[in-house]
Amino acid sequence: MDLSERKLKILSAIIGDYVRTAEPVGSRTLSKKPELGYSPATIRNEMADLEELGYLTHPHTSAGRVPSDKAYRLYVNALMDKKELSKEEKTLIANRLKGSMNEFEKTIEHAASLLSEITNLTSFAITPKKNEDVLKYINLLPVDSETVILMIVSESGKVNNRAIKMSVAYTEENLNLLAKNMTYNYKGKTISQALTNNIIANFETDIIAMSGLAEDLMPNFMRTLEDMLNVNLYMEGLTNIFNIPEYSDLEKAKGFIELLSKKEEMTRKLIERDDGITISIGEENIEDGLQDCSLITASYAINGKLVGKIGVIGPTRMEYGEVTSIIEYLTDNLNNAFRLEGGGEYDEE
Amino acid sequence: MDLSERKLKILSAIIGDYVRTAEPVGSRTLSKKPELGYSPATIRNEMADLEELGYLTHPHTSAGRVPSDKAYRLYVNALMDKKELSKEEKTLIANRLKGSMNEFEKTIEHAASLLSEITNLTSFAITPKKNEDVLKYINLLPVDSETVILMIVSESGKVNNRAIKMSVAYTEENLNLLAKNMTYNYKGKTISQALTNNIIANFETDIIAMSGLAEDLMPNFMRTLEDMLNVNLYMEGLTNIFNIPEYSDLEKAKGFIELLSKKEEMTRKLIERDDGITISIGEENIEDGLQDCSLITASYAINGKLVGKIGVIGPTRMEYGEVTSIIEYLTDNLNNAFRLEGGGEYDEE
DNA sequence: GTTAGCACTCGTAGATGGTGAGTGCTAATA
DNA sequence: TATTAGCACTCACCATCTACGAGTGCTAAC
Repeated sequence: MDLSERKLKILSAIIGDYVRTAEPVGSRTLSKKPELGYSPATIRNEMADLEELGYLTHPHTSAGRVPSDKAYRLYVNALMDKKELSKEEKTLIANRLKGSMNEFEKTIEHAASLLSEITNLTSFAITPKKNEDVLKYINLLPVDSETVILMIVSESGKVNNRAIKMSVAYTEENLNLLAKNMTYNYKGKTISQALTNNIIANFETDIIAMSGLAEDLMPNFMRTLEDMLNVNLYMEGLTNIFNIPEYSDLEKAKGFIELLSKKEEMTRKLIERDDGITISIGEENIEDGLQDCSLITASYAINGKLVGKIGVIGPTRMEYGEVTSIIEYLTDNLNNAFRLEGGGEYDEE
Repeated sequence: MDLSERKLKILSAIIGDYVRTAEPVGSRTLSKKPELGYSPATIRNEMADLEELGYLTHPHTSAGRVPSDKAYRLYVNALMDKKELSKEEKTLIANRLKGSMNEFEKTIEHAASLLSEITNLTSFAITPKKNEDVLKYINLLPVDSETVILMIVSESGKVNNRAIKMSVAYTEENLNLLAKNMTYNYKGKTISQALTNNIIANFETDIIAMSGLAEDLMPNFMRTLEDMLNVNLYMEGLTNIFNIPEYSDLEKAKGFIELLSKKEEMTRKLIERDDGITISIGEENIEDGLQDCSLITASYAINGKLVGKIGVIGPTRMEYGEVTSIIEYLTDNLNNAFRLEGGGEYDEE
């Protein structure tokens, strides 16, 4: 059921036009294009065929044609050419990212903001889920007679700490011993291993000599590990939605913004997406309210692992080729930056 | 130029009605209220007077009256009675806050979310500006041969750290010495003192023996101090705006959301506001786009100092009495919780 | 001082009709 | 056989109009 060359050309032209104008495109408009030297009638026949095959729809009898999700999918898979970015765009991206490169979270936030600015869409990014991250170093530092700081450093350079109010007395030597002991036990374990494999429970019995200390510490240790697993969501350019004709209806704009404001759901949705560049179009999104939207996401890596995601969300009518190219270039930049030659230089906020 | 008892009663009734319905209120509606046993004509006369005095306006000839900013101001200053919260509301607030009490930032975020939920308005909160916070303890920890963690603990219990890639070799003793030295120099200084008073510059010369080390460290030290000063902004219930008739116009909703999305500006605006409960109505807000809005903010304290702010923003037509009571009760709760008996148990994220 | 009565105002909602972009179908053409 | 011209038809959109009703201001009576 392959489409003829001419049908593909027409479909492509319709998509191109509709993406630009957001108006249903008619046969007359198309026949004026130099690359389509057919009369309106001929084009109408072809369009009728394309509609029968499910690639076009018809808002009402006397309106032009609108591409369906199926058409966009075909376009993305076969027709679209990824646009090479211009020198200016490339240097813009590179320069804008450079400024904030030494703080990981800031860089990601910045990248999302840049992405929404260039594409005029709503962008988002999530930091990596760190359950593959490996513990490297644990320390306990006395602050005053009743406060101790628990510090956990991971292989990826992330540092977490927590000030703990102790209920039992301690000495600096005790703390040191305990910290060494913990480092010995947990070093090389991933965070999720540390949390799930009951090492913690076993550990407590090991050092029965200072179980009071451990009892104060362990719940805090676990909570800090849980914190380290947490994924942060950044979202930028939410109000770009207001410039898109599809959302000039208040109800739709409201729905969109309400949907995107649900941080937990959005985070989950993004985590679940495949790695690499992924495009999901309209009805392919099963979530309520996302049926009119397309998402383009890509994953970025830190030192080849620990994959986070960045992407955009917009109406199905979007510049797939251009946006994809931009995201691709952006993640390339991020990947290079996060290749940890200056490794571990990310700091806590 | 005092208003007569009757005028006040009528004005109060108009405000009450308008706040509920968002519709201009007419003389007939008012005369039906049992507490206002006058004929529509009488009330019309009084309303005409009130309009002349600037308390009411007239969207068009054949519409009812709408309270002006001046009317709301009078209402807030003199007429409004703060509503005592019901037992249910009080326990709701107390319980909902309790859950997250041991992490400072989370608590604030949670409080903002709770506030927007109860008031059906958009809420926000900022964490305290910490320039009054006093440094307590500085430490340098070796992680591996080229990475060192700089850790700064403040009196208020905040812990910040940063992993630093060193360009010169170091020994553990050197680090210890330097850390002790730094603690000795900075302990008791506020963050802003440490940043501004050139202690840092002087300090560098003091320990000329290991100036290479210090050169690597000091820029990071300053950046971390700057981070510590930073104020976080939380915003919740942005989409509540869509349920407010005043913003059923797309342009207005867009303007509102765009305005609130500017984090830096909002933060600045909030920082500048007076402490205690502050109500600013309509035109009293000089910022562009805030002229149709009212803000109610309150400050909360940590251990009596380090004041952050929390509040709501909504149309000038809002339930000033009720919202004020809620905010008051909420900040009371926060103040108690932050009285640092379990002090310093806030952790970094 | 208060109220009833009445003419007047003006926003809102619904009905009407013209316009134009676009279609589908048929018959003529290359 | 594929393409095109011609034509009747459809339908969203816009502007105009009208009726309605809530509310006012003013005047005169109570």
